Amino acid sequence: MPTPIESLQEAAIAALKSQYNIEVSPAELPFQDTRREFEGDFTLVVFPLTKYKLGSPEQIGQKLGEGMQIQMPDIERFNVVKGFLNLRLSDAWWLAYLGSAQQDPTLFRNTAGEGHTVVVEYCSPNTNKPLHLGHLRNIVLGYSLSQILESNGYKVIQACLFNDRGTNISKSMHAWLKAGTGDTPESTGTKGDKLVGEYYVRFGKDQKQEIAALVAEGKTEEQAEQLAPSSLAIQDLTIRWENGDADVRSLWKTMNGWVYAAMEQTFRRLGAHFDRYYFESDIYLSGKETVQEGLEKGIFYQKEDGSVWVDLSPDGLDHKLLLRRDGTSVYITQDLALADEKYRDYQMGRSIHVVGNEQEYHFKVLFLIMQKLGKPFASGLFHLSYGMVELPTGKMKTREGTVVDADDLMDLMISSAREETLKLGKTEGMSETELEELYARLGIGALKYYLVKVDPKKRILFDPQESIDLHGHTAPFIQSSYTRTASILRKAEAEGLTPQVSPGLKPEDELLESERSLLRMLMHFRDVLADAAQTYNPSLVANYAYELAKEYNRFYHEAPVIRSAHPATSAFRLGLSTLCGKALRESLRLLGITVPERM
RNA sequence: GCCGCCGUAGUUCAAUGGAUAGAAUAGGAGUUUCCUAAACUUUAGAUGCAGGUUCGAUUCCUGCCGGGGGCACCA
Repeated sequence: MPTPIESLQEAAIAALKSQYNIEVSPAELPFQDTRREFEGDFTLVVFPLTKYKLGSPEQIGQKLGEGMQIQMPDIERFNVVKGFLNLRLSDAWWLAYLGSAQQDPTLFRNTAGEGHTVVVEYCSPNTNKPLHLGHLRNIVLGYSLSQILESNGYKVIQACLFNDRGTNISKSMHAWLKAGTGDTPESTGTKGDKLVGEYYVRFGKDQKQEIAALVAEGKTEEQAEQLAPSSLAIQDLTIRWENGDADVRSLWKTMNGWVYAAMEQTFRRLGAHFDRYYFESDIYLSGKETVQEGLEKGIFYQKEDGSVWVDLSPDGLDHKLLLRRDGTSVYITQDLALADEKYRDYQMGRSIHVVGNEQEYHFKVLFLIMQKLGKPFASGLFHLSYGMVELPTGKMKTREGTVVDADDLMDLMISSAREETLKLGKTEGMSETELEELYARLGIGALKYYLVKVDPKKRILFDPQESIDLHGHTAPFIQSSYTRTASILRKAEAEGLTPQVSPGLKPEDELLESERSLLRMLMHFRDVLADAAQTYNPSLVANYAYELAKEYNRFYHEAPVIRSAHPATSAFRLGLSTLCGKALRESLRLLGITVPERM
């Protein structure tokens, strides 16, 4: 079935053929929505057609409009303003559209991705400290993108890589051993990731003191850093870990276990879930095999000291180290292996890494190397690079204690939702469990929306004051718009009204502008969905949901649904409300946000 | 130094090269015997600077100014 835009383009092509005898492609006929201040539903910008020397834009618009009306009688009337041809479709056409949309099981789905597999890797935390605000943005983006791809027909694997080894985790282990208290999450009543994080911070403080003392003795900053007892201790721990020292491995397993359990809790609260976990400790060694492969293919080269490099200067980049002279791997080495691993597991056509923009260079290098190695998946690699989350006071820094903790922030948002809900007092009759669920929906929803409504490429300035606001451009605004549709449907059902609109049923009144506008927006759902997938941009869905909610509220205030004078109008508005509700719920679902039926 | 990113109302965000640059928030004025006022209506307020391409530039190109980021045998 052709989309309305396609029908219009077809009509325009036929009209141009018969009026001017010229052949144009649909691409030359960019229809867009008519702006509110003009009359019409769809607008064609005529200017590009002036290249055919057919006359002034106004003349072309006029003649084209006339020709299109002949081709498509549903064009009720049209007007030409400067070079813009505004077309208005008949009420009957829009009613028929609503009728068909109600029957359409794929109203909110696309099929472009069918038969293709995509791996989306996101979150990917270190196991030495808890999740923070930056991770939240990452998770919301990754989760949402996964849903969006799935709704476009792709088979999606959500993956999370735990950076679970190396100097960072050694730091926490060392501080824990040094404290000698044998603290556990159970003994201290502290969430596992928080406990490990505390030791990580403690390590930093101790090391800093040691360095200061050494500097006071006359050492340089650099020497002091190397000579500090803490520094030596973590080197030792890391080496013992790599050699499989039973004690170190056992402690490592225990502490990481605390962290996994704790993060799982946080994921659950966020509604995030992964199909597959990867662990750096499992794969870091096999990166060396890929390095070997590159050497054999002559793509990498080895220096006299034994270190391995790749020369990317022909591609405008630098020489990049892949293996240290002592044969140990660097950061990028494990990623070489992980890419192969994912392909072995899923044979994906596309592999997306949701990682902050500070690592753009890293991924540029990684993808280029994959290309040079001739990996079958190389062309499908993509770095979804997003901007950092900053505080009004600047960047978040663990060492300076300015990090906004993920769990704390969720708690704050939920209590803010509770406060606001109680203030409004509209939840009479809800059980304690239902209320808690509602507060979580609203609070977590507001948080997620705050993070996903901004274009991923842009940095986010996190203002705590603004973020807990539940009015305006927020999830609760959209959620409350949904509850309006739900409330109307409940009442309608109680009164025996049905939202089913038979296409032939014509309301007595003319369609309102807000009704046309809503129908047009429903029609665009799939366009937005496709666009969001193609550009890896969930914020498009977020903004769509907001615009739709706003338009629905406008309609709600000016048009009575149940109390409408005419039954036919009531039925139509009920059908429209039902679909708007579904569209709101579905677009929020794509963002990882759920809706309540009452609030 | 080199490489990339970003500069839009007081503030936070929008705008496939298209009409008079949209919202939210903060400020001014209103709306509730009416399906949930977390709402609606209304008012005021912005494209860093200078050029260029174009019928048309917030968008593309060049230079300048301003702000992050990256360029480790760190991860």
